[in-house]
Amino acid sequence: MDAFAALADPVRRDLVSRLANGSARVVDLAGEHAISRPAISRHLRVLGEAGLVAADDVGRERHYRLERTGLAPVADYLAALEPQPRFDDSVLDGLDLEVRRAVRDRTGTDAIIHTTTEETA
Amino acid sequence: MDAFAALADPVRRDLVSRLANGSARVVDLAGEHAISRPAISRHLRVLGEAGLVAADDVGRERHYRLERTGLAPVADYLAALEPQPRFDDSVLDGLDLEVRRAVRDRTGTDAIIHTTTEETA
DNA sequence: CAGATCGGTAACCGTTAGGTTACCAATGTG
DNA sequence: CACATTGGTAACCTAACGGTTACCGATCTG
Repeated sequence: MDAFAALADPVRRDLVSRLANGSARVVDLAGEHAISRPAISRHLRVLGEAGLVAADDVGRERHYRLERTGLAPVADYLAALEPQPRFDDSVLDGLDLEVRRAVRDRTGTDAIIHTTTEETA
Repeated sequence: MDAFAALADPVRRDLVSRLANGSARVVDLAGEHAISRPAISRHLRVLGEAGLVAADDVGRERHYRLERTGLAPVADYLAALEPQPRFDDSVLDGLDLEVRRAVRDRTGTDAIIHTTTEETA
Protein backbone atom coordinates (compact mmCIF):
# COMPACT_ATOMS: atom_id res chain seq x y z
CA MET A 1 0.00 0.00 0.00
CA ASP A 2 1.41 3.35 -0.99
CA ALA A 3 1.64 6.45 1.13
CA PHE A 4 -1.55 7.96 -0.27
CA ALA A 5 -3.65 4.93 0.52
CA ALA A 6 -1.98 4.60 3.89
CA LEU A 7 -2.93 8.15 4.80
CA ALA A 8 -6.48 7.70 3.61
CA ASP A 9 -7.43 6.13 6.91
CA PRO A 10 -8.04 8.62 9.74
CA VAL A 11 -6.68 6.23 12.35
CA ARG A 12 -3.43 5.93 10.46
CA ARG A 13 -3.22 9.68 10.09
CA ASP A 14 -3.64 9.96 13.82
CA LEU A 15 -0.90 7.41 14.35
CA VAL A 16 1.44 9.33 12.09
CA SER A 17 0.62 12.60 13.83
CA ARG A 18 1.16 10.95 17.16
CA LEU A 19 4.52 9.54 16.16
CA ALA A 20 5.60 12.95 14.93
CA ASN A 21 5.76 13.87 18.61
CA GLY A 22 7.97 10.96 19.50
CA SER A 23 8.14 7.22 19.17
CA ALA A 24 5.77 4.91 20.99
CA ARG A 25 4.96 1.28 21.59
CA VAL A 26 1.96 -0.55 20.21
CA VAL A 27 0.29 -0.79 23.61
CA ASP A 28 0.66 2.95 24.10
CA LEU A 29 -0.89 3.71 20.75
CA ALA A 30 -3.64 1.18 21.30
CA GLY A 31 -4.40 2.76 24.65
CA GLU A 32 -4.99 6.08 22.93
CA HIS A 33 -7.08 4.91 20.03
CA ALA A 34 -10.19 3.07 21.23
CA ILE A 35 -9.74 0.24 18.75
CA SER A 36 -8.11 -3.07 19.56
CA ARG A 37 -4.39 -3.60 19.69
CA PRO A 38 -4.32 -6.01 16.73
CA ALA A 39 -6.04 -3.35 14.66
CA ILE A 40 -3.36 -0.85 15.64
CA SER A 41 -0.70 -3.41 14.87
CA ARG A 42 -2.02 -3.91 11.39
CA HIS A 43 -2.29 -0.19 10.79
CA LEU A 44 1.33 0.10 11.78
CA ARG A 45 2.27 -2.63 9.36
CA VAL A 46 0.50 -0.77 6.57
CA LEU A 47 2.29 2.42 7.52
CA GLY A 48 5.56 0.54 7.56
CA GLU A 49 5.00 -0.87 4.08
CA ALA A 50 4.27 2.65 2.91
CA GLY A 51 7.59 3.81 4.33
CA LEU A 52 5.90 6.18 6.74
CA VAL A 53 6.91 4.40 9.89
CA ALA A 54 9.85 2.37 11.14
CA ALA A 55 10.41 0.34 14.27
CA ASP A 56 13.25 -0.29 16.67
CA ASP A 57 13.21 -3.48 18.68
CA VAL A 58 14.13 -2.94 22.29
CA GLY A 59 13.90 -6.14 24.20
CA ARG A 60 10.38 -7.39 23.93
CA GLU A 61 9.16 -3.93 23.07
CA ARG A 62 8.96 -2.42 19.62
CA HIS A 63 9.35 1.31 19.36
CA TYR A 64 7.65 2.80 16.34
CA ARG A 65 8.79 6.12 14.95
CA LEU A 66 7.81 8.37 12.12
CA GLU A 67 9.74 8.03 8.88
CA ARG A 68 9.37 11.45 7.30
CA THR A 69 11.02 10.50 4.03
CA GLY A 70 7.98 8.38 3.33
CA LEU A 71 6.01 11.58 2.99
CA ALA A 72 8.01 12.59 -0.07
CA PRO A 73 5.60 11.12 -2.63
CA VAL A 74 2.76 13.13 -1.16
CA ALA A 75 4.76 16.33 -0.92
CA ASP A 76 6.06 15.84 -4.44
CA TYR A 77 2.58 15.25 -5.73
CA LEU A 78 1.32 18.44 -4.16
CA ALA A 79 4.29 20.35 -5.49
CA ALA A 80 3.59 19.08 -8.99
CA LEU A 81 0.10 20.52 -8.79
CA GLU A 82 1.41 24.03 -8.43
CA PRO A 83 0.19 26.43 -11.12
CA GLN A 84 3.73 27.02 -12.39
CA PRO A 85 5.96 24.09 -11.51
CA ARG A 86 8.96 25.78 -13.11
CA PHE A 87 10.97 28.63 -11.73
CA ASP A 88 9.39 31.76 -12.99
CA ASP A 89 12.21 34.23 -13.55
CA SER A 90 10.08 36.66 -15.46
CA VAL A 91 9.20 38.58 -12.35
CA LEU A 92 12.84 39.20 -11.66
CA ASP A 93 13.82 39.77 -15.24
CA GLY A 94 15.25 43.16 -14.49
CA LEU A 95 17.49 41.79 -11.81
CA ASP A 96 18.29 38.67 -13.68
CA LEU A 97 20.87 40.14 -16.01
CA GLU A 98 22.64 41.92 -13.22
CA VAL A 99 22.71 38.78 -11.18
CA ARG A 100 24.27 36.77 -13.96
CA ARG A 101 26.76 39.51 -14.72
CA ALA A 102 27.77 39.74 -11.10
CA VAL A 103 28.23 36.03 -10.91
CA ARG A 104 30.46 36.15 -13.97
CA ASP A 105 32.49 39.02 -12.58
CA ARG A 106 33.09 37.50 -9.22
CA THR A 107 33.58 33.92 -10.37
CA GLY A 108 34.88 33.29 -6.87
CA THR A 109 32.56 30.76 -5.34
CA ASP A 110 29.91 29.10 -7.42
CA ALA A 111 27.24 31.21 -5.75
CA ILE A 112 24.81 30.34 -8.55
CA ILE A 113 21.22 31.36 -8.14
CA HIS A 114 20.57 31.95 -4.50
CA THR A 115 18.12 34.54 -5.78
CA THR A 116 17.09 37.41 -3.59
CA THR A 117 18.91 36.21 -0.49
CA GLU A 118 22.13 38.20 -0.43
CA GLU A 119 21.04 41.79 -0.43
CA THR A 120 23.56 43.50 1.78
CA ALA A 121 22.97 47.18 1.37
CA MET B 1 -15.17 11.36 1.18
CA ASP B 2 -12.38 13.61 2.34
CA ALA B 3 -9.40 14.76 0.33
CA PHE B 4 -7.12 12.07 1.72
CA ALA B 5 -9.40 9.24 0.76
CA ALA B 6 -10.09 10.89 -2.57
CA LEU B 7 -6.39 11.00 -3.37
CA ALA B 8 -5.87 7.42 -2.26
CA ASP B 9 -7.02 6.16 -5.64
CA PRO B 10 -4.39 6.36 -8.40
CA VAL B 11 -6.99 7.07 -11.07
CA ARG B 12 -8.24 10.05 -9.12
CA ARG B 13 -4.69 11.29 -8.61
CA ASP B 14 -4.23 11.06 -12.36
CA LEU B 15 -7.41 12.99 -12.91
CA VAL B 16 -6.30 15.71 -10.54
CA SER B 17 -2.89 15.90 -12.20
CA ARG B 18 -4.52 16.05 -15.57
CA LEU B 19 -6.83 18.85 -14.55
CA ALA B 20 -3.91 20.80 -13.19
CA ASN B 21 -2.97 21.31 -16.83
CA GLY B 22 -6.36 22.64 -17.78
CA SER B 23 -10.00 21.75 -17.56
CA ALA B 24 -11.49 18.87 -19.50
CA ARG B 25 -14.74 17.10 -20.21
CA VAL B 26 -15.70 13.68 -18.95
CA VAL B 27 -15.38 12.09 -22.38
CA ASP B 28 -11.89 13.51 -22.77
CA LEU B 29 -10.79 12.14 -19.42
CA ALA B 30 -12.45 8.80 -20.12
CA GLY B 31 -10.62 8.62 -23.42
CA GLU B 32 -7.32 8.92 -21.61
CA HIS B 33 -7.94 6.51 -18.79
CA ALA B 34 -8.85 3.06 -20.08
CA ILE B 35 -11.72 2.61 -17.67
CA SER B 36 -15.32 3.29 -18.57
CA ARG B 37 -16.89 6.72 -18.66
CA PRO B 38 -19.28 6.03 -15.77
CA ALA B 39 -16.30 5.07 -13.65
CA ILE B 40 -14.63 8.36 -14.50
CA SER B 41 -17.84 10.17 -13.77
CA ARG B 42 -18.04 8.66 -10.34
CA HIS B 43 -14.41 9.43 -9.62
CA LEU B 44 -15.14 13.01 -10.53
CA ARG B 45 -18.08 13.09 -8.18
CA VAL B 46 -15.88 11.83 -5.37
CA LEU B 47 -13.30 14.47 -6.18
CA GLY B 48 -16.02 17.07 -6.21
CA GLU B 49 -17.28 16.02 -2.79
CA ALA B 50 -13.75 16.29 -1.51
CA GLY B 51 -13.54 19.84 -2.84
CA LEU B 52 -10.72 18.95 -5.19
CA VAL B 53 -12.61 19.51 -8.40
CA ALA B 54 -15.33 21.80 -9.66
CA ALA B 55 -17.36 21.87 -12.86
CA ASP B 56 -18.69 24.49 -15.22
CA ASP B 57 -21.69 23.59 -17.33
CA VAL B 58 -21.32 24.73 -20.90
CA GLY B 59 -24.30 23.66 -22.90
CA ARG B 60 -24.49 19.92 -22.76
CA GLU B 61 -20.85 19.70 -21.79
CA ARG B 62 -19.44 19.85 -18.31
CA HIS B 63 -15.98 21.27 -17.93
CA TYR B 64 -14.16 19.96 -14.89
CA ARG B 65 -11.35 21.94 -13.38
CA LEU B 66 -8.99 21.54 -10.47
CA GLU B 67 -9.95 23.22 -7.22
CA ARG B 68 -6.61 23.74 -5.51
CA THR B 69 -8.13 24.94 -2.26
CA GLY B 70 -9.33 21.41 -1.70
CA LEU B 71 -5.73 20.40 -1.23
CA ALA B 72 -5.55 22.46 1.93
CA PRO B 73 -6.23 19.62 4.37
CA VAL B 74 -3.43 17.57 2.87
CA ALA B 75 -0.94 20.41 2.73
CA ASP B 76 -1.88 21.41 6.23
CA TYR B 77 -1.43 17.89 7.49
CA LEU B 78 2.01 17.62 5.96
CA ALA B 79 2.98 20.98 7.38
CA ALA B 80 1.94 19.84 10.84
CA LEU B 81 4.29 16.90 10.59
CA GLU B 82 7.34 19.08 10.16
CA PRO B 83 9.89 18.75 12.96
CA GLN B 84 9.62 22.45 13.79
CA PRO B 85 6.50 24.21 12.62
CA ARG B 86 8.35 26.97 10.82
CA PHE B 87 6.70 28.34 7.72
CA ASP B 88 9.67 27.65 5.58
CA ASP B 89 8.46 24.82 3.43
CA SER B 90 9.49 25.70 -0.07
CA VAL B 91 7.49 22.76 -1.28
CA LEU B 92 4.27 24.15 0.02
CA ASP B 93 5.02 27.79 -0.62
CA GLY B 94 2.39 28.31 -3.22
CA LEU B 95 -0.28 26.54 -1.28
CA ASP B 96 0.30 28.36 1.95
CA LEU B 97 -2.04 31.25 1.35
CA GLU B 98 -4.67 29.05 -0.13
CA VAL B 99 -4.37 26.77 2.84
CA ARG B 100 -5.13 29.49 5.32
CA ARG B 101 -7.98 30.83 3.24
CA ALA B 102 -9.49 27.42 2.68
CA VAL B 103 -9.31 26.56 6.32
CA ARG B 104 -11.36 29.65 7.05
CA ASP B 105 -13.80 29.03 4.24
CA ARG B 106 -14.53 25.38 4.50
CA THR B 107 -14.31 24.22 8.09
CA GLY B 108 -17.09 21.87 7.09
CA THR B 109 -16.81 18.09 7.11
CA ASP B 110 -13.98 16.86 9.27
CA ALA B 111 -11.21 18.98 7.81
CA ILE B 112 -8.84 17.73 10.51
CA ILE B 113 -7.51 21.19 10.95
CA HIS B 114 -6.97 21.03 14.66
CA THR B 115 -4.33 18.31 14.37
CA THR B 116 -3.58 17.34 17.96
CA THR B 117 -3.27 20.97 19.05
CA GLU B 118 -5.56 20.59 22.01
CA GLU B 119 -3.31 19.04 24.54
CA THR B 120 -4.76 16.81 27.17
CA ALA B 121 -5.28 18.73 30.35
C1' DC C 1 10.57 -22.06 36.48
C1' DA C 2 5.86 -19.76 36.42
C1' DG C 3 3.54 -16.08 35.01
C1' DA C 4 2.80 -11.52 33.18
C1' DT C 5 3.65 -8.40 29.40
C1' DC C 6 4.42 -7.12 24.58
C1' DG C 7 3.25 -7.78 19.94
C1' DG C 8 2.42 -10.26 15.58
C1' DT C 9 -0.74 -13.32 12.94
C1' DA C 10 -4.73 -16.09 11.57
C1' DA C 11 -9.59 -16.70 10.90
C1' DC C 12 -13.80 -14.66 10.42
C1' DC C 13 -17.24 -11.08 9.21
C1' DG C 14 -19.86 -6.87 7.67
C1' DT C 15 -19.18 -2.83 4.88
C1' DT C 16 -17.44 -0.32 1.28
C1' DA C 17 -14.86 0.74 -3.05
C1' DG C 18 -14.52 0.44 -7.75
C1' DG C 19 -15.45 -1.77 -11.93
C1' DT C 20 -18.97 -3.12 -15.41
C1' DT C 21 -23.46 -2.75 -18.37
C1' DA C 22 -27.88 -0.68 -19.11
C1' DC C 23 -30.70 3.16 -19.07
C1' DC C 24 -32.23 7.99 -19.05
C1' DA C 25 -32.29 13.24 -19.50
C1' DA C 26 -30.54 17.12 -21.83
C1' DT C 27 -28.42 19.47 -25.44
C1' DG C 28 -26.56 20.22 -30.13
C1' DT C 29 -27.00 19.28 -35.28
C1' DG C 30 -28.33 17.24 -39.96
C1' DC D 1 -38.08 16.44 -36.33
C1' DA D 2 -34.65 12.55 -35.99
C1' DC D 3 -30.54 11.42 -34.17
C1' DA D 4 -25.98 11.80 -32.26
C1' DT D 5 -23.40 13.38 -28.33
C1' DT D 6 -22.55 14.32 -23.51
C1' DG D 7 -22.92 12.81 -18.96
C1' DG D 8 -25.25 11.30 -14.72
C1' DT D 9 -27.35 7.33 -12.19
C1' DA D 10 -28.93 2.64 -10.96
C1' DA D 11 -28.20 -2.24 -10.40
C1' DC D 12 -24.99 -5.64 -9.87
C1' DC D 13 -20.67 -8.11 -8.61
C1' DT D 14 -16.06 -9.02 -6.85
C1' DA D 15 -12.27 -7.71 -4.05
C1' DA D 16 -10.39 -5.32 -0.48
C1' DC D 17 -10.63 -2.88 3.98
C1' DG D 18 -11.01 -2.63 8.75
C1' DG D 19 -12.78 -4.39 12.83
C1' DT D 20 -13.10 -8.28 16.14
C1' DT D 21 -11.55 -12.58 18.96
C1' DA D 22 -8.36 -16.28 19.63
C1' DC D 23 -3.92 -17.87 19.63
C1' DC D 24 1.07 -17.94 19.39
C1' DG D 25 6.08 -16.80 20.36
C1' DA D 26 9.35 -13.96 22.74
C1' DT D 27 10.95 -11.48 26.55
C1' DC D 28 11.16 -9.65 31.22
C1' DT D 29 10.44 -10.60 36.36
C1' DG D 30 8.93 -12.76 40.90
